[in-house]
Amino acid sequence: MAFTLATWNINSVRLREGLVQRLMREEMPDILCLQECKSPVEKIPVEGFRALGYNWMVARGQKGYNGVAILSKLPISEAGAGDYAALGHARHVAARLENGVTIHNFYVPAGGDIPDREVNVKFGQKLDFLTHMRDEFHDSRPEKAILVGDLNIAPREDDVWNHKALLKIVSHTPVEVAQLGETQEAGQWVDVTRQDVPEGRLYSWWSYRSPDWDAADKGRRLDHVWATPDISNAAHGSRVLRAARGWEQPSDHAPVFATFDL
Amino acid sequence: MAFTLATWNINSVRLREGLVQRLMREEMPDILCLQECKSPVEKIPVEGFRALGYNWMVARGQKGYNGVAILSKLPISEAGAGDYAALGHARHVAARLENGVTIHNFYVPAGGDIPDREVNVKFGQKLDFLTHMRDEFHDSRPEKAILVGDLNIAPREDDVWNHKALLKIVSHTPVEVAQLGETQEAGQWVDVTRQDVPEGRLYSWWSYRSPDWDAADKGRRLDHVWATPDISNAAHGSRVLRAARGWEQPSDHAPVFATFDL
DNA sequence: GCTCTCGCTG
DNA sequence: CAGCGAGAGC
Repeated sequence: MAFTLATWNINSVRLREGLVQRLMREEMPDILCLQECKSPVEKIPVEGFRALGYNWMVARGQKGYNGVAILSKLPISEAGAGDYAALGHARHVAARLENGVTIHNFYVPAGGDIPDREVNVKFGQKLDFLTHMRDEFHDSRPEKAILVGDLNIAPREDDVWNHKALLKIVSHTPVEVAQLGETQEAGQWVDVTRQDVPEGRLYSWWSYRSPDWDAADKGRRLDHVWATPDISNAAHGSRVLRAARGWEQPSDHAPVFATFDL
Repeated sequence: MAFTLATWNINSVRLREGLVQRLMREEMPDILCLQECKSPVEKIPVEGFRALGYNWMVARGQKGYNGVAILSKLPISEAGAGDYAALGHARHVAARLENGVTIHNFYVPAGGDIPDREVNVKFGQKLDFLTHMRDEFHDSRPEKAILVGDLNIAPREDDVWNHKALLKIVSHTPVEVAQLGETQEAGQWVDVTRQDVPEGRLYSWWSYRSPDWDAADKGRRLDHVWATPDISNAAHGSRVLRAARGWEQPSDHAPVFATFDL
């Protein structure tokens, strides 16, 4: 059994219903994990997704912020949702496939502008969120699991357009990178994207504020696909659909793909 | 010399730049008077209008509210702008054609919900605005002049879908109708639209709130073309471009046309 | 219902 | 630069 999975910060699923459908039609991932749906669950436009064969959805929603959803052509069942860092935000949901694989879909807080928890509560919440994730993985020792989402951290030097310039920019500070590393270690998560694309610059996000995003290419790899060691070797075909960043009225994130042969 | 003139409450000239261009392309009025541009003058997208032959504009603008503009294929010059009822709003602008005809473009205040100046200041402002207009016309005795705009009053029984039901609704109350009548009399203004279409229901506005506006047809004639007696007999061909109310993402008003043979 | 402003978030 | 919410205005 093989399936392809995509993760995409959609920045409003209602505004970009058409783009989600385009991705479904053109790329046909078996499972599509969305973040920043910015919608209550009942207002997610599932009709059109159903019509394209995505008959299953598990989601957590919120009025104007956050929101995560897992849309699937394969049968999935609810596998819980955590309130990480007790923020009361819709930033995590999990689903289980019939083969027993669990999929975690995360939207880690962005963390504000100043990388100092003393003066910027949001930065503290981001770190706390990651700590909470770490502790949970340490306790539960996940197996046959995939973790995807907008983790809002670009850990490697070649995950950003300019390593030195971004060392003090939230998403690439050493504190965050270390914290993400601990979280990854606690669950023994394998970075599937970098397993497949071990070398070279790779980004999944380009700011709306950069006018010529494609030429300037000031990107960051904020969106990730991880897997537990028992299934990580089944992963292949990782890629970023950079073209989606250039679609009409796009999200500032591009979808990240991986395929699993299980 | 003959020219066709249109008046249209556009409800944001920037959002509906495309619709204005469509009207210009398909109907080619020589002069197009807009209301509710909701834009500072410098942010009105004149480029595209120029490209379609509308090389002249006189306008008064404001940030998010009101705003009036006269776009013209014929040379026009500024002919002043009044601050009626001293509201500090951009609700009037005038232009002069080379043949000496003056065009007044008005956007009369809507007047709020309750038709009682004691409890609703906006209603008082609407009446004051009309009084100010009346007094000015009385003093200046306009000649060779055309007055158009969204006057926010439907004076006749057949200017509304249900006369009795609307007697207590702002835009059709006897107080407003009388006030508009006085204003019209003071300038000896001839209602050119009703000179051409003396009988039958005629509307230029349909609420956004009415879902099936076309079938329900709960309209009102709020937009007017008036002329002074010295040129009113040159007017003909009055019509409402009802179809524009059905265009993609429309204004709630339809353009009103008249042609003058001078 | 649909527009705008403004403040918040990313 | 782009999304949402709230509130005003029509």
